[in-house]
Amino acid sequence: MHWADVAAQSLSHKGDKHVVSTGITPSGEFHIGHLREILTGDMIARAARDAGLDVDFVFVIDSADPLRKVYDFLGPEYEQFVGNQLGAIPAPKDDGNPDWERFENEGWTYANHFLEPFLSALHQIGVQPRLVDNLESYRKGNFAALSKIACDRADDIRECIERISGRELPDDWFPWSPLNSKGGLDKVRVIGYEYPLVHWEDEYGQNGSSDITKGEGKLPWRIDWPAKWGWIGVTCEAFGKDHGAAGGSYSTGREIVEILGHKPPQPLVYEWISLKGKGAMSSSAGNTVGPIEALQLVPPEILRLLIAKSKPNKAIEFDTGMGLVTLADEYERLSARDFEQELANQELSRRQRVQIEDAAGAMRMASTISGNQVQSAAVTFRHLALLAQTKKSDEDVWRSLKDSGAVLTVTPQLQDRLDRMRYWIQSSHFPDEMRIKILSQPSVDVIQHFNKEEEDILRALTVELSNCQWTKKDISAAIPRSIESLAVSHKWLAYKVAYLCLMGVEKGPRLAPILSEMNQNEIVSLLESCIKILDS
RNA sequence: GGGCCUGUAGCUCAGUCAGGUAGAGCGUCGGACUUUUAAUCCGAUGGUCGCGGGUUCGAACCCCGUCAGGCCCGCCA
Repeated sequence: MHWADVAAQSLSHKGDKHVVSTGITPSGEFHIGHLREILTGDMIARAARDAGLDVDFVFVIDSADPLRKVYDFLGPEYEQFVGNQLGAIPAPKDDGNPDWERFENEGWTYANHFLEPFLSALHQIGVQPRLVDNLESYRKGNFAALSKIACDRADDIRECIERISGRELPDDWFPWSPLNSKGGLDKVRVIGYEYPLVHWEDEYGQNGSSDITKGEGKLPWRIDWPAKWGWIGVTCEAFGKDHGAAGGSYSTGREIVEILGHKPPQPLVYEWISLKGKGAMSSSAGNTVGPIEALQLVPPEILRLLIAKSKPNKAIEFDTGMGLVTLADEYERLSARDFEQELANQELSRRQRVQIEDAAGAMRMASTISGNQVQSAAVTFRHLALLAQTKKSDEDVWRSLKDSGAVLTVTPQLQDRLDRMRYWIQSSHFPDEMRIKILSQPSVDVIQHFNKEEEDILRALTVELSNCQWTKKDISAAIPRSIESLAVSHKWLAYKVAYLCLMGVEKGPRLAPILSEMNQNEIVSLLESCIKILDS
């Protein structure tokens, strides 16, 4: 059974109505690591709906969290906002400085700025969560009742956090962080509490009172999270392994939520995604691939498959090079299979059955539209990469595919895939080994090892190519013609010789279309240089 | 110091919760086919399940220990 179905089955034992929640702090550029958070939740929600449960899928935007520091991509003006809430400060412009104009005129915040492109990526990927803005929720009073319990039972919560996390809280710790006189959550100390007011004094010499029912502050993270579970009614949440460790925020949260009078949600801990060869995603280290960029390379179904096929506790290495080819080709293979038919076979061992079920489940989760049969593009990534490199116009690509019978009509999906392929080829992610290159100089090492037979073929080939019309059709006829008058052992040797001389490898893509795009004189003179090497 | 996760074929992993002949895909090798020669099809190859003990008729799976890698116990998906 697919992991999402396992989670759904477990939920079904607990009731028919569920709220599956996810949450991200919009502190900077989103990356595909964040996609795992959302997609893991989305897949559980889909599986639960497929199992007949009533599911509300929620994405909490943690806009009430403070700006922790002036990140590298921010200008020095952001110093004044450190400690202030992300949903209450202006967004950075391209130069890293705050965009006051949009902030004042449209209320365009830091949180909006980073969230918007992510939401558009989610739309493409087929994820449609109900959005909950955390800062707005505080302001509307959604946290009011639970904040009161937390403040009333400050000692119980303190005991819980100290016991489970093993960390000692300062004497003036209080389960409510008030906003100071400059709108920040730091540099402030709680000096008293009388519901609904938390009294404070800050390092600027000011003091005041924060109304916990009006969002004039927030609950500290370890209480904020369980309070969200409480008022939203979360019954299931997937979260990163950082929260999942013993002593981490889930282990304190599950007890704190009971103090607040609610049940903890069913957890699912997932591993992180790293960029192949570059370690964990980190915005500050600059080694990120954003969801938008990832979508320029791969179609959304394939991105979904990446998450769906790996069990959550497996770390994923996102490889934008050859790994992408393998992944995409795997998708094509899977989409061509008939899982129902395979499962009808009674002879299957338990192990084989599990494997087929998991593959079927992964494909069910990969579709951007729940319940839709995933569609095969009928063309592998490899083949398309080849065509996209050798054909200048899209029309030529389609003609080739139609001629070969691989494709009957050009669907929007195919066009879409070709567009992404062309983008990928131009990007730095495109792997060298996929790149078609005609040598500029002959590969001396290779040519020197030619035997007599290969040498003869080379001479004949050179003559044929220099005499033929420089069109695809004539070139493709010319290559096999070069061996006609020779008693060669294998007819494919003509191609082997051509590949070795022109590309330095034994096998390659169809030569004629590539050569026809090149200059005849250059190709012929390359072959002549090869002959010179043999003559010398 | 305390804790979590991972370790199975060259690679990516399933199988561990419910112990019962060691599994897939990719790769590799071989063959077929071909003016679709990075394609396609067929076949083969491949593992002391990290290591050591224990429980059991029987252990990749349960228990104890151990090694290695990653992570958490301020913040982070």
